[in-house]
Amino acid sequence: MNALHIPPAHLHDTLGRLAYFREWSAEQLARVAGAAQQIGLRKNERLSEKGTPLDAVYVVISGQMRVTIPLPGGMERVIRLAGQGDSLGESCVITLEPCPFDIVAARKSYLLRIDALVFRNELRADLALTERTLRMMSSRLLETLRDIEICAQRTGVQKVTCYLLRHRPPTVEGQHETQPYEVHLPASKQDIAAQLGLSKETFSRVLAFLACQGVIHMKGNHLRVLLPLVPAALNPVGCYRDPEPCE
Amino acid sequence: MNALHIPPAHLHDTLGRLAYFREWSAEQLARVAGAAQQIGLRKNERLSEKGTPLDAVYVVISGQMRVTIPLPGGMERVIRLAGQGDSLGESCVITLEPCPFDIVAARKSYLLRIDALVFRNELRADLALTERTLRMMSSRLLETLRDIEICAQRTGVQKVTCYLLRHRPPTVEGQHETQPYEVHLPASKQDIAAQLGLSKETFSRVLAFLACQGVIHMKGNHLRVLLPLVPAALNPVGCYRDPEPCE
DNA sequence: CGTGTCGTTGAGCGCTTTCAACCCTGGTGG
DNA sequence: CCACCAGGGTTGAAAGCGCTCAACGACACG
Repeated sequence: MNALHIPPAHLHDTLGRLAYFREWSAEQLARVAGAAQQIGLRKNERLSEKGTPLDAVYVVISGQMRVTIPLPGGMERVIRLAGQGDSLGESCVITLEPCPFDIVAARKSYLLRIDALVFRNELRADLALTERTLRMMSSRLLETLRDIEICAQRTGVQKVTCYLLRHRPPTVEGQHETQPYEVHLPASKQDIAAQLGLSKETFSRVLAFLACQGVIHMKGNHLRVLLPLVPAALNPVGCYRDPEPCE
Repeated sequence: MNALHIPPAHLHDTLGRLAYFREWSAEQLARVAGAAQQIGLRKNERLSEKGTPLDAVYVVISGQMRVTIPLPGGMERVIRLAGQGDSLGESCVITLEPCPFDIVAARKSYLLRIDALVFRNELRADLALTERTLRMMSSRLLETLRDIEICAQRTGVQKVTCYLLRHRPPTVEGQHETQPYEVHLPASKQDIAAQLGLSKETFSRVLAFLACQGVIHMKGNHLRVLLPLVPAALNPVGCYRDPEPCE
């Protein structure tokens, strides 16, 4: 867990291109770039463990981080998948509470580590930055609530359709909701399943069932939603256990 | 849904006693007290519906509000129970997104309604207030993640023990974790069950099972945890279906 | 070409849900 | 004072659904 891979001279530019640092002033960016560390993680390498306090905020430069809650039996529930430009750990740094989740690299990743003190100093000095962070935390909270909506669904088919519905592109004016659309799964099916609160087997079966029904078309991690998804209509009582041999 | 019940002269004092307004200055309090409305809700009366934007922040003066996500089949999942001094709706007001949940009175309740514009003005004018709100949203996010931890547990027994563990008072120095403690259920068992993602029947059965095992003692909504809860050890394979006749 | 990971498919078990009836309490009105 | 009713909570029986374990297939990588 280390290795600088961006020369300090380029770091400032690299940060400037990350979504997280939009709206940051040049001086703020320079201060952070100077004080921050780069961290490299191999796949499945752990950044933080549940129960320990977090003394830094992290921003994903490349790769993907998996935020999970450990469950009895070595299982885990994915609560967030953070990709390029996403940040991690503000909530713990701000409240000073120990973090209630694990953070693990979902694949080889590079992160920027911003020390908690540096982060808090920047916030204290700049109302606009505090406001921006407040908006970010609010929208992360809403995002989390929408995730709960998915997990709260009773059956696997409902969870998956709910998930697919959330990935529908915003409907343009005058365009019907019956429009097909593409969804690119942002992580391994295993991780997505763990995010929906399903075993990878069940997730696989549900996708197969939906494909079999002609509702979606699947090719690897890329799938296409063909019909309007109506969660209620799809589950007319135990049907996907023995799908027709898939016409 | 209306009725003033506190005379304007006393309103300022009433607000000052609510946890939400700690750290607010006298002037801020006066401005809000002047601009805010009081709202009375009967039990099960709805304040807001999923999908509609929220144009105000609400603070619970008395009673209890239930924040829920509607599920297919008329069911709902409780994501928060807000009591006296708790606030509702900041996240939507701050992000301008439509709220992803319903808000319904769990019992007869009185709320303070702070218009979104007024709220945002106070925030914009005061860095300290923005910081405080940021801390509040961060800690609500962490709280929500801890709720997810509960719901992510596999079995009902695990969910309930996880829930009870979260209500253990902070362990004092030098005090063992084996100490019994009291838990007062903050809402109807029905609502708690819906928060844990269980049917009220299963919740009832799990509590009966734990009582039967001598792990807890239950009297109405007041219960006492007698033994240290070890989620792993409690569920040694299907045992609570046919509890011994309850020695 | 071996190896490991990811994903799929199959079979059986166990838990939760659902529907039902019942108990108990508190509130209401005669 | 009591009958009545509504709501919350408990208990019982049946069934559905996801999980687990296992084996297999596909694919990338060394």
